[in-house]
Amino acid sequence: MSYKILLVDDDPDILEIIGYNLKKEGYEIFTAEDGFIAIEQAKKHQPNLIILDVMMPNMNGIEACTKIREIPELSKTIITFLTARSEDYSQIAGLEAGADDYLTKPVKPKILLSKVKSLLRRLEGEKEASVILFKGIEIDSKKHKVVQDGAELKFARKEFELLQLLFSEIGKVFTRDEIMNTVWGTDVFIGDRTIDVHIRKLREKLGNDIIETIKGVGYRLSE
Amino acid sequence: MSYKILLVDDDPDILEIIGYNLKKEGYEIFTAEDGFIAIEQAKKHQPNLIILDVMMPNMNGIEACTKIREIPELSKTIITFLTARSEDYSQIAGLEAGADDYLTKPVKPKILLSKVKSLLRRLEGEKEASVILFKGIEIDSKKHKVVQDGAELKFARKEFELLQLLFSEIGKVFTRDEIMNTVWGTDVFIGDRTIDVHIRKLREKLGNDIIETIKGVGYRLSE
DNA sequence: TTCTAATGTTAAGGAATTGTTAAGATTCGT
DNA sequence: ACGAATCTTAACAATTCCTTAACATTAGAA
Repeated sequence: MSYKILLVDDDPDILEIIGYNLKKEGYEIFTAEDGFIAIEQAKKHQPNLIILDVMMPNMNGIEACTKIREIPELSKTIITFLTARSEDYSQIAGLEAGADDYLTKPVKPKILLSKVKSLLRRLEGEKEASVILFKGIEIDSKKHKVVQDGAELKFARKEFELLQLLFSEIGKVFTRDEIMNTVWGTDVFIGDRTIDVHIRKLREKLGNDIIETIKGVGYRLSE
Repeated sequence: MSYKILLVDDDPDILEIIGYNLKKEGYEIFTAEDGFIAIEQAKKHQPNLIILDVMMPNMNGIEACTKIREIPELSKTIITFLTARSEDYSQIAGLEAGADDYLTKPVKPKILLSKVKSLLRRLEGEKEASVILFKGIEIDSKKHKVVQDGAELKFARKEFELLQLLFSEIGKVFTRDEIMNTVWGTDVFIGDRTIDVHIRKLREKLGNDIIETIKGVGYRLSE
């Protein structure tokens, strides 16, 4: 899939120069000449990246950025500013408005491209992120984070590993042996009740209708 | 310091007109009448800006531009083309060759001046920023600078590197091993408490609600 | 239904991990 | 080379987590 980029600048020359370079790399380009149009375009096309000039008539880049950041569907959109000078104030204000980065003019094609690529790479990372969603429970292994209905739940290490295992194949029954070998390793011997206790803690936090016991076999997520 | 500008055109009249106007503004002007001379002059004087005619005998402006772009010492030089108005193709080719902007003939002095000024002004502010902002904390890796709520905080090297790592992927859990390998390198062995001590110093400066401990796993920024 | 093996529950002690502090070692700038 | 800043370590404190044991409950076979 090709990434969508929205360019916003009141100078058509800049739109053309940057746009030309980015199109050449295979990006899908949209343009806007002021903040109002930018917001419209952003809503319409949901770009992955917005390159936003700070100084513009009507609505300046910082205001536009603030507005865009309030749009939920665009929460994953990366915004980068274009600043003419190294105006420290505008840089800081821009970052506070929710921008991810900024570029300074003049924009050299190579610098622009490497920057754009690196910013978009950030998105890819998020896409690849090992996040599993099931019954309103979101598990992010990288962040070691579990969110249920918007609230974060805390899990200790073993609990988290057990949870990960169960979520690794939703609905599959994991035997006690499998659980032991995966969570504790083959060289550790623990009593039978230890697994139960951990299962219990998971149920305590997630609710009782998530993990199902298959007596004599093991545990699974109930679909 | 006055800026150096190299004018390249095969028409001596144009060199004189443009040159006169720019000198009047205090710029230091060099001229060349074809691409070969232009490259020589560029190497010799390292101008800040080159205004390059596209249509020239011997070596045209696009070729010259490409050659100039290959010279490392001139990587910060801004190049702008001079094109007759209708040559769309040359504009595109020029951009591909690495030009930053273009002017169209006939060149009106006032337009020329404002363009030149704006191009050079941009040069002043040229720098690349890689800034991360999170919870009111702004990290500028290039400047080795951290600002929290407007106030600058000082971090020693290891502290800063550790902070950078944590901020490089907000929310991700970094294990002790990852931290060791990134901050200390794979061939250095440090005790377990060393990392704790550094984490402690970060917390001391940033507050306790920024860095979270995931016991048995590692540390992360708490979102 | 009754019985039994499997699982659920609870709290507590111990183990493992991390936090804290200060002192000694090292590095850095002048 | 000297003093100051920084880094590392060790000893100890604090905290969290894991495991276990004892007992309760349940599911399913006979």
